[in-house]
Amino acid sequence: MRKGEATRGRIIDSAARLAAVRGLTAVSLGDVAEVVGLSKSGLFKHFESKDDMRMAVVETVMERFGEFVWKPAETRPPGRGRLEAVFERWLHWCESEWAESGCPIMQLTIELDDQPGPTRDYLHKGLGVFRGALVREFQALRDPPLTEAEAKAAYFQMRSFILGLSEARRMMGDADAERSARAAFEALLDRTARPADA
Amino acid sequence: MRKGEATRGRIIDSAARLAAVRGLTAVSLGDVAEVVGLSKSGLFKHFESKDDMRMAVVETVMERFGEFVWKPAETRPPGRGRLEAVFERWLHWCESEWAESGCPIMQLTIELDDQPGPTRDYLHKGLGVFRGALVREFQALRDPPLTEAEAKAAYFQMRSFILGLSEARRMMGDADAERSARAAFEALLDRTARPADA
DNA sequence: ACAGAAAGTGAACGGTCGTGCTCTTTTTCC
DNA sequence: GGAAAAAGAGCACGACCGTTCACTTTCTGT
Repeated sequence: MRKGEATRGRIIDSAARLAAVRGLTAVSLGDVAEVVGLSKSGLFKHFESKDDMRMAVVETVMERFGEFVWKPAETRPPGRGRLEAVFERWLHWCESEWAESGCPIMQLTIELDDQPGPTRDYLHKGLGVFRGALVREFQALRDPPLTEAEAKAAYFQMRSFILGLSEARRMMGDADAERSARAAFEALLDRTARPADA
Repeated sequence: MRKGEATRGRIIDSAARLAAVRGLTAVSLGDVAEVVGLSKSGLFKHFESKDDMRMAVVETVMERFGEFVWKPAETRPPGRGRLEAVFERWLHWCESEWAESGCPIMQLTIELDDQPGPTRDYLHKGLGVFRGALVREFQALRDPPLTEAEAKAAYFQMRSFILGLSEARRMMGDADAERSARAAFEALLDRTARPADA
């Protein structure tokens, strides 16, 4: 039962990389089979249907996102340093780990946001947990802690800069985008950590 | 030759709405034909191929974006009021005009950003022109005008907030997102218009 | 080492895809 | 109002889609 798991992993990995480029729906079993070096029918020893495979891709991507972006920052003490670490890893996730295709979560979000179903639900839940954790980090950033609404607004901006970076780099080819994103985030931290004013 | 143009318009419109939901690649000619009330082969009297139709969709969407978002603001005098008008129309474009599907340009951008070809080129060009216009608006916002780099950074944030709003509303179901986006944009204008500090 | 399970193949299925073809209906122009 | 052109219908095609099934090969536990 060992070999199977390894193959299953390779299938998911290939499918995820294809999905990050063309979208999950546009990935055919034939394409995946070819990339991974299997026959189409061989895939069905690892997934009971294409929907099943799609779900596995979404789950795996979300899992890896947590490992890659959140986990390394978790070791740091809460506060500005931890938020900066998350942002830095997040940039790295989008710009290096998925350099050829762009962040698959972004692709999946746009693809699934208006298509109800278990995959959308899973994505929604995962993003919600991540957002919740970051909102708490933002709250703890200031001595009289930020209200939840303030922290949510800060997360909104943080997330926006990541999205903006992807478009600027991938579609517009803007080489300065990473600098812009980093600067915008640092300025956000500055004015969020500052105690009194709006 | 009149009837044909009207039908062509209806085809493009239906195709665009379907594409905003599922993505342009995932729209089949059969689907479009059914929605518009034509036979599949009838479509070929208006487009020489599916690629041709895809291109027409992209062109039309970009054209309408200009009419809807930029044109109403153009009548205003340059300055903060015009930028606010653009932002407001942009929100309206995303949240009302394409309420059921989300902004098609966002969908197209994510779908095409790593798929070279004429459609991507067209999208790239259109977005570039729009960005250029807004960058100039930002430059004129302050009395000693902003450097181009500063203005680009400001546009980067403006665009980011629009992207962030879409994800927050459509995927996360965040009802406060529109308020967050507006507040973030106003704060951006405040600190951009202010003369001296970084 | 050998039995049984797991992993993988190849052919075939019904369905849908984009596209060409011929043919009929409708519109447009003088 | 009638001829030419445009708009559209219907059918058939080859290719590919996801899935099934019977079969062979490879691995794994004892």
